[in-house]
Amino acid sequence: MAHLSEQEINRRENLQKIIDLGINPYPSELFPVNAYAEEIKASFNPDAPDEKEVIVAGRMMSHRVMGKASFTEIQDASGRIQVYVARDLICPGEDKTLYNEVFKHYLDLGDFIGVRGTVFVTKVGEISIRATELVLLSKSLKPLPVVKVDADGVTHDAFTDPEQRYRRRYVDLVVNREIRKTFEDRTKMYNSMREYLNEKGYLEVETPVLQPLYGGAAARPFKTHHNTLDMTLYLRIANELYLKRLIVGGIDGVYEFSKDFRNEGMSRFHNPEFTQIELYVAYKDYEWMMNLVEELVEKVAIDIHQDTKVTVGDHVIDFKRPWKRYTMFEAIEHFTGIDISEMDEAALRETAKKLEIHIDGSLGKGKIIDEIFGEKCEPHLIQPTFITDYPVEMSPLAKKHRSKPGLVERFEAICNGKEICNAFSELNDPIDQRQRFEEQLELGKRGDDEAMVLDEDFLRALEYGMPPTAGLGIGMDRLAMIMTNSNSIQDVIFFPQMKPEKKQEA
RNA sequence: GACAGCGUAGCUCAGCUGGUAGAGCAACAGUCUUUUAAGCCGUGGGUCCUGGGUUCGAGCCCCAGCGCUGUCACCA
Repeated sequence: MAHLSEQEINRRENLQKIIDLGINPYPSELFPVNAYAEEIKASFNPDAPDEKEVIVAGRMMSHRVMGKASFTEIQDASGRIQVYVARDLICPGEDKTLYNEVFKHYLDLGDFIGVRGTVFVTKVGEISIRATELVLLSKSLKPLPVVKVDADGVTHDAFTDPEQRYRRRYVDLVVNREIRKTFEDRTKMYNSMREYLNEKGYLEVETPVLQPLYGGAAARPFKTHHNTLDMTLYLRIANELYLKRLIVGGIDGVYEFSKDFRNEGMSRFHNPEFTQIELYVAYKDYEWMMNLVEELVEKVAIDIHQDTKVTVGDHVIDFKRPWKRYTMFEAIEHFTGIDISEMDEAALRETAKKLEIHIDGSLGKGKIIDEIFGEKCEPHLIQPTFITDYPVEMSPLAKKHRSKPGLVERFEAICNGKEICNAFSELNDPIDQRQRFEEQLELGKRGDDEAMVLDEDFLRALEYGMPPTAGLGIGMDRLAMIMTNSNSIQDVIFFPQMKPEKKQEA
């Protein structure tokens, strides 16, 4: 039996008293809600008060008793509205128990109540409901954090402990109402993208989360075991290789919002499970895909903010097309003054050293270039910028560049110092693809534990033939952070991964 | 993983050079039929993160641990 606080004991006693009065604290039947707080306030005309009858329901969030009359505030999905509860209105007969005992003493903040009443304005000018009927819909046994906002709009006693807010998101949502907007905007982002992609006729699909081989990205996987088949399965780190199989199958435009899982460090930019959208379109190339990304992300910004400009931290980011475009070598030269385009691995290692960038011995040429870029360029790219033409070594699934040897047709969009998408002209030459996988195996042997594994079935699919295809991945959490001005990935995920809660004393 | 900071009532926090805890809100009792951080009056509520140590005495000092936060590292 968990230790109960004084207030929890109190609430349980109140619950018993309610039951003793013959009132069901958790009634089954529906409550015929027909109005919401914000809508009532918005539609009220102070010049022609019509005393309209409404039925509302929600949590009781404040309780001001003044003898035979009281004010209480109900919080519903839309917001809050004040309710005027006068004893003789909710207890028209001789029996005043409902007001004197139940309402005044046995109801607690956080209880769900239902109210029928008429809309009016108080002396002080607050649009309120004059209750004629009040019922308990669900009793709350744990006290919510009490947050109050005074007349000057100053918040008192905010519920601020980040740990508690993430662990008890349900409480956070009740008490810190403004976070709801972040999650609504996140959903708007998904809807906006779906609308755009569906309108183009692309098919939203689902592919396996449990995979016998993990592929499509460079990352360490989560490993699990299937009992009946007695085999190791991995949680997907990307869905690229499956979506390409669908392109092989003749579905010319496919996309999937996928939860991916990477068994790596956690930070304000990394959650072990996160969401990407991946999109593949046949007969297109990466140039075409850049235009799509600009159009898509600009639309998302407009759908959420009614503007291409979005405030993020200290910056105003403008997603208006067209975005700046640099090749990776141009970007490195721009920010360091060094032209690395002709360098071999040894020279690159030397350059990294000169730039004071730590390079692990196991890293190949591509990873070294990526390190230099990540260190010296990426953080400075605030406005949305395309970086194109990556070294072939770091892009084993991308097609070799049509005119620049050693490079692939790949781009990333960088925004607010972070990558928000990654795309290429997809490699569809099965012989080249096999070689690239074999190079990855070599990197793996050198100690790169994120090197890709070889997927024979995927190669078999390519051997049947895949049309030229452009592919794209967008990190939905990262984009959501930007679109909602959130500083941490935990703020755009309802239930971010946490260490297990310390077991409470039984 | 490294470094720094934090952990005191349901919530937000105070607590001096060590003398076994305080405030506001919340709760409880009373009062009040238009209040809004309602008011007035009174009351209760704490394993001061955990475990050791120093000391006559530890919320405070020391050691270890746990948890969280931040920065860095890791991380397409």
